[in-house]
Amino acid sequence: MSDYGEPGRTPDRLKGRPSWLLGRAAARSAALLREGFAEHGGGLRGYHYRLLAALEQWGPASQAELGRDTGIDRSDVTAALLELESLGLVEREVDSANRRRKIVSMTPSGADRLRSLDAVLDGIQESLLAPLTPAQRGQFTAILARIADQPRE
Amino acid sequence: MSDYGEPGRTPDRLKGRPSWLLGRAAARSAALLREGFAEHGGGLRGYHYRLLAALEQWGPASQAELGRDTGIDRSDVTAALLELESLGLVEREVDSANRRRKIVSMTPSGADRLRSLDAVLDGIQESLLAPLTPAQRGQFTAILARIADQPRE
DNA sequence: ACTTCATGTTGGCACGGCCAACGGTGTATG
DNA sequence: CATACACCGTTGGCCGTGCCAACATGAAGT
Repeated sequence: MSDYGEPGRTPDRLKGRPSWLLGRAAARSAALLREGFAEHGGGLRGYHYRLLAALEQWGPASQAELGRDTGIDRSDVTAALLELESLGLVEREVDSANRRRKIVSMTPSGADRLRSLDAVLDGIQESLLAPLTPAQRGQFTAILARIADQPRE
Repeated sequence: MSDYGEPGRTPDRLKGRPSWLLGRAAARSAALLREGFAEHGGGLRGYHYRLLAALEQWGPASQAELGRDTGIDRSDVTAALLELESLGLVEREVDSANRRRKIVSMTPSGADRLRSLDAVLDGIQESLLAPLTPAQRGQFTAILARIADQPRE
């Protein structure tokens, strides 16, 4: 989807299916995040935000812990942390009491950046939920949570 | 997200945000689709289903039309159609009255396949909406539609 | 001691979403 | 008519997210 101008119609087979709508809505959300982070996020991505959020909330943690809390694969955690580290937003040191671990902690500069990303995120929620009444927003979030938290059967 | 066992907790910053929940829910949906299509879909992907759906509904069309109707980029349409063609699910021929176009039509075999993919898709909706009451399903779909159809400001 | 497991890292793949550029073709304008 | 413009299919590339396999290291359990 891009390039050519008008969106065109949508096949009925897709139009009514929740999975299709879900995908489209998520695509919109992802696009907003991409644009927002590109403009006001210093080139960071969703992965970075997730990691900083976990660090802010629970303090220093090992990479494996971070992965579990953010739903990011260990390998991807490594890559994203390297980037955060090179930006001075995060520091890593081997756990002296468990030398296979690396304890990651957020720098003050990282905390600042997190707060500015928060603002971007909040703006995205607004754009996303714009067409909804406050009551609908509540319903929507609640229902979404039930679907998202479903056990992976 | 994989490998390591337990999911772990989720930062509050993410937990409540619609954009986060939307992404997670969509990820679940995508995973179900991937698994379902891998098992009962003959190795086809979402793109293929979208294209077949458009062809079934409106009959033969040019690739650009298909792209507009399915929300797939021209280049990706080309690739997906090549695959569908090599599977005998679709045929292409240059429009004699407009030689820059290629008119794509679905073969009977393609129609059969579409119907079998429909079944997979229906199963996915069920898994996805399982935790919801019928009333909630309606609300959810309606709200989702409003969000998904929002104009790209 | 030996096995088993967790950790971080590397390197790879899939999928959806995009964009740029090109050659070929049609249409509209000068 | 010639020229510019817009469209079409194709190629080739990039990104972000979600995964998986394999490996070396270190720790824990037997």
